[in-house]
Amino acid sequence: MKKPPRRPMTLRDVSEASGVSEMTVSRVLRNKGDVSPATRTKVQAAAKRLGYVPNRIAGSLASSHVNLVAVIIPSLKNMVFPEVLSGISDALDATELQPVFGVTEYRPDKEEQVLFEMLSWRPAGIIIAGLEHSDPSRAMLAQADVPVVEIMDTDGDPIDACVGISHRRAGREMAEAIIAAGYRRIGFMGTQMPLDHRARKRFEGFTHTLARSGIEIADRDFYAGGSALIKGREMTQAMLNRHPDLDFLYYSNDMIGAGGLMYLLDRGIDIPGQIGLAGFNGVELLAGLPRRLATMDACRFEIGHRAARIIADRVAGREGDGDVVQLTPRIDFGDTLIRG
Amino acid sequence: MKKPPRRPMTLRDVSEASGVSEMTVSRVLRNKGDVSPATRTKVQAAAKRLGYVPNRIAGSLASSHVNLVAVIIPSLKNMVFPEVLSGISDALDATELQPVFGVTEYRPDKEEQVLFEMLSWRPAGIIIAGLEHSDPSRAMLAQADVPVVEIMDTDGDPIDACVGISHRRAGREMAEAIIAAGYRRIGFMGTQMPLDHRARKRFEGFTHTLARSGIEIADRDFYAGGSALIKGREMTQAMLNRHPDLDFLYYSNDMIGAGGLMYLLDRGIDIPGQIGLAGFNGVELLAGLPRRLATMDACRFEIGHRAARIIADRVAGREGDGDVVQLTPRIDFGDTLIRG
DNA sequence: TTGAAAGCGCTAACAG
DNA sequence: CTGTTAGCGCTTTCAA
Repeated sequence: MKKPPRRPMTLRDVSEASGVSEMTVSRVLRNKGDVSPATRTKVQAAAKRLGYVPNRIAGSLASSHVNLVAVIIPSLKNMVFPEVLSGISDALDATELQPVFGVTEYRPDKEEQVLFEMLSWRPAGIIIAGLEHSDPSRAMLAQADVPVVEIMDTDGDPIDACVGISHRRAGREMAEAIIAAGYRRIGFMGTQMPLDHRARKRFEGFTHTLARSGIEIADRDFYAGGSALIKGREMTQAMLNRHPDLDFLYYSNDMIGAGGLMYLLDRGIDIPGQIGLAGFNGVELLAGLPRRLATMDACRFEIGHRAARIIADRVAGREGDGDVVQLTPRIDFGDTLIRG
Repeated sequence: MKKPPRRPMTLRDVSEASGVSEMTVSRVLRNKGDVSPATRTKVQAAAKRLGYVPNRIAGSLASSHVNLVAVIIPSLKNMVFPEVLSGISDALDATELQPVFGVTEYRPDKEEQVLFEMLSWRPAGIIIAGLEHSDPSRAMLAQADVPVVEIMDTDGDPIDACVGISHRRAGREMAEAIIAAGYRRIGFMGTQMPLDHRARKRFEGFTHTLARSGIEIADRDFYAGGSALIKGREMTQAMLNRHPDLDFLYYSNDMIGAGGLMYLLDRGIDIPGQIGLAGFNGVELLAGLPRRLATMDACRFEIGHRAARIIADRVAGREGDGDVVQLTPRIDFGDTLIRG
């Protein structure tokens, strides 16, 4: 079975097969301009019979229009991002646009590299996670001269458009709720990620707000790698060993929160009577645990959806609903935050 | 603040800014051909100063080389696929290649559409989930004349290369393990997805193997939508109401399995004494539950990694390790399958 | 080591 | 409604 080196098919082949000029074939295939039903049918038949697939590289070069939207996210391992991608993919489904994804692993240098790579395809728009970028990255984004939507976070200065939540405020509101519920000796657990600015902002919002009520975090701990559920268990155990008097544990994500929850339930500790708990993200996945962990939805799907819509609107020449969209997540108290 | 409609920058701008011919600028920027250190430096400085980003659309058209790898998967909502993507992304990081993702929602018509769309960018390779495709899709894949790697599943006839596991065998081995452990009255729960061929194959392998031992599934149930953990609880409860005498429950994924596990623990049922349990996928996420659910790893990351490597090898002219890679997952007995 | 010419496959713009 | 003419911005090829 030998592969005869086929010459890739071009418009010209369809043109010859159908006896219609290349230009008209092109019009039929793009549904553009007026073509008589007869020629249209002839061309479509020929294209289908040959299995012709247009070459968008040539098309985009000629028209200087590209239907790609560059999407740059830190990671695929954190469930958060696939959900954002889902929202983007969903919103773009109604358009001609197609998402292209790049992953930075939370590293600014890799972000630059991925961004450069993507810009070289001259995408019609860019969706990028976070507001913190290196100077070269910011320069590239500004130069690109296409819609740029920074997502997830609204605490900072967007280059162009922005869709997200305020993580500082998320931290603040959780702190307020915890104080209001009467807890005072509070521990914090999170991931060890100096470059996760959003987690950092939540933590800052949280501690600042506690401070204003004269409360200081009693203990904190950070982890890296491994199963979050197990880490949640282990860290919770360790922290309670150090500070048996804690009455509240705030986790920077729902998975470690769930681990902590399971540990406390195993130990027969009264939740939320003796110890209250809260996580972050509103991980739908976890509905179904013995207790519903208090949490705050990060609006992942909607963020993706709105961001994609902004791009689509701009590309279509519409002005969209505005350039900075701050979503306001609300606390889901679940069963672990209000004593009662 | 007005945006002066900037003309996009081209090689010519760098050429003029550096006083070097376009051709030589191109050579420097691609590290191709011999260029004197002096000119090289001059050109690089000019490119950097201007913030020049090459236009790969033009480049690819001229060279007919594209560094894109098309990746087509059914969904982003099922954690399985982001993990595969991670593997792909990771393997391609070492190369010039860049993944482009498309999502089919398990719909053959959408698969065709996404495939057509991607092929129109003339990717250097294609990674696509599953071995079942519509005739038009198969035709496009065959015509494309680039490496095609079908992933996840090895039960069928690959068009070209293939990396995955045998889901039929996975079902069979689980059935054998369950029988060997002495269980006899077995219930099955899964997702309602006529188009998820892999789940179907596992189910078939499972039931056929039981049948050979003279055992028939005592009950089965399928769900769609909603939180898997909750569904697992609910379906388990309902099934045990219908058949209180069941001694084993096989779940088509770990999430509903975990829901079932939690339900049984709540009810104080002896696991695996009275009832044994098993899921599928080896979801790392769940390590940390009160019991380790028996499961079977689907090798998601490795599948992505190997598939990407096959493409990379072929693109580089290397022949790679062979064209059909069948990984062999093993049962992880956890705490819920062997009575003891 | 450098440069000039000739396309890559398609579409915008303009004629007919 | 259909066809012709020029490129799009780069790289291949060949000559200097």
